[in-house]
Amino acid sequence: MSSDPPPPRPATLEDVALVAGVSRATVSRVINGAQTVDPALRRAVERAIANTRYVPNRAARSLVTRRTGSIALVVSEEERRTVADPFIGRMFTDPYFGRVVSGLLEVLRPVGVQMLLMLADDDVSRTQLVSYLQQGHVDGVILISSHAADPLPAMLTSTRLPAVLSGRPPQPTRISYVDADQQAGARLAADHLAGLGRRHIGTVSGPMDMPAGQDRLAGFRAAMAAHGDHEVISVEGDFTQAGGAAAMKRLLGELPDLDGVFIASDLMALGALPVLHGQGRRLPEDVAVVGFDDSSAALACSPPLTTVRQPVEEMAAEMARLLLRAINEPGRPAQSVIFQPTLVVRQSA
Amino acid sequence: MSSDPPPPRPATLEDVALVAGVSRATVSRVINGAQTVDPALRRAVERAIANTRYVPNRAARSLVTRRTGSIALVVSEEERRTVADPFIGRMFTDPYFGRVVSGLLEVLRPVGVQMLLMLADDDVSRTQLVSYLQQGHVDGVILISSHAADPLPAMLTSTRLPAVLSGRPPQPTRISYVDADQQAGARLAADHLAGLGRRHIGTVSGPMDMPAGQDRLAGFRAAMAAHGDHEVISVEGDFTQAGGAAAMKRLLGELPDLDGVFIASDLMALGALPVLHGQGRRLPEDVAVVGFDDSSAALACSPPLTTVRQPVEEMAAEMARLLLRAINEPGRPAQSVIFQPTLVVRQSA
DNA sequence: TTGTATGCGTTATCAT
DNA sequence: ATGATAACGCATACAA
Repeated sequence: MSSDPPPPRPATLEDVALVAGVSRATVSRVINGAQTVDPALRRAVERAIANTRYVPNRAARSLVTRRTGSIALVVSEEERRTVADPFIGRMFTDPYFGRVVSGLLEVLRPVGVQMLLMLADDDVSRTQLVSYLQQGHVDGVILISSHAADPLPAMLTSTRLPAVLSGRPPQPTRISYVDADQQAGARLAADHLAGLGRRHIGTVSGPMDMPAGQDRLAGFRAAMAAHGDHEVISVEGDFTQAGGAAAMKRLLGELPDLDGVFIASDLMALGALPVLHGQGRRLPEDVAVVGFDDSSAALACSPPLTTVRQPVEEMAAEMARLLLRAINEPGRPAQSVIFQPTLVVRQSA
Repeated sequence: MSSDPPPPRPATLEDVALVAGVSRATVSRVINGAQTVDPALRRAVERAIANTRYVPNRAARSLVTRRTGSIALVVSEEERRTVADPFIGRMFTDPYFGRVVSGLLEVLRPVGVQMLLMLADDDVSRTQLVSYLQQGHVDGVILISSHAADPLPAMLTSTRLPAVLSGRPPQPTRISYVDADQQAGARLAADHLAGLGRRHIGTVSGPMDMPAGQDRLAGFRAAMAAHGDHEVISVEGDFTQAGGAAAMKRLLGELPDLDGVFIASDLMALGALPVLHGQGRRLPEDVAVVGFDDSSAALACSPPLTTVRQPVEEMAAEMARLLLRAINEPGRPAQSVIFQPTLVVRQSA
């Protein structure tokens, strides 16, 4: 019993059928788990499949089923290429992105659904993308959008493709989305700072044209108001590390006796903390700092950052589940789920 | 001249042919850029394509050409899921990963090649992966391996699939790879520290079972030796932030009067610097620190990290080019390219 | 230069 | 329960 050399050509359904002594159709039934197959034959077919190392040809299957067994993870962002930094995909280097991928794969992998990574960063690429998606090359779309006024969610709607958005879209759409309760998260930060007895409080907000930016600021303001007459000065940041540093400088200018600050993203905090240190402020003694996200950036801060945790991986996993469900039940209405953030207390506040 | 409503079914070659008044074959020729088409007919076909919003069906095309127009980016790493951190893909949150994706897409996107993101983190997933790849669902593979003794490169060889590795593989294979000259990079760091007049020098190395770990240490040692009788103590790290912190503690124990240190990755430096600060050492006055990578972590350090730059995006772009070439010229022998690192001087040394 | 005809590997319909 | 057979949309060898 010697193992024969592998065939140069992958085994087909036909080959398996020949070996098993049945028809193509029966082999196909076994592979697709049809219940109407004689147990004896089923075993024979399974043996033949193993012996021939058969694996279905996805292209052929996809041609007839009009399903691909794959979804697209599309990252949408404004083009910001410069001569100094000619490479694309600012989002790809954001810790957030890795957590999303991780959570997505966690549910996609067990069911054998592949993930295409696609980027849309200008009008041309957006148009191409939509046309590509429209032709059914993927069964569904997960969209991570890094900027407001992104036309992509709306464009996606016309596609009739199952889709799930990361974060509440700026304009309401019929597309499902997954988000954390941003306002509740900001309230956690406010309560913590107030509980610490801080009175001169500032905040570095996110971009005011993004829902996450708006909601975190609104939630923080409302909670602070509920705690009484704290003065709250806010300065707008852009969710980047450099932007965080710049915003903190401005904030210190406007509120020199600052003793507590809420920074609406850990990445911005990573940029802001050195500014505080540069002014000789000790953390948390002189100023207590609370971030948002609980990304790896929070641990990169010194001291380690107290922050509002978004369960990004769990959220991404839920996005994948929603998408799979939408794909398998075409009639299903859009459905969104909101996660509750938690406060992770470390040493900065 | 009113635009008619889009058909519920995507246009096929047949539809376009009908509109243009030619045969399927001619439309196919136009789409595939054949030179043997009458200019007038070509224009007619192009108009018809635009009017019908035709886009080729990839599954059908792939079925006959046996090409998919997509490649796989496979991330190979040891499984390290814990209860506390149940999610997969440590690599995905490494800044390195985002830079690779960015560089890859830079060359893949213009030629319309899609990228599948795949993960291999245990024996089962590796076997499944190879069997998947073997069936020609992708035209080629880019492999990023995060650990030594990875059986995947060898497994890939048997696949006969075009493949390109990121970094020199532990065991020599016939597969192309792209790498930076690690030893030369480490020499840059050594020369800089020596030039600064530092004499009590330590280094936090990478894992000694990874080529990058070995080469950086060897290169650093050799260059230091060339500079005379500096004592060089080395401590092994694991290329993670936490590992960098732990290693730095050990290093300080072994070499309390340390005044210069080479940390073999920026991420480790990000963990190590707070340890130094915690001991009251000023950077760069008391101790000069040089990192490796020039990743975003280098800028997250305070002070900003002087580091050896690997042009990761350019390297990834080159990987994509090599892979595309291997796909289009089947006979082509494996080819590797080595990039030269440069020193980026900031404030830590 | 253009059209006709065939086959790629699978699922689905329809007999049996 | 099983087996023929017809699509699925495309590229291509061959004929014209």
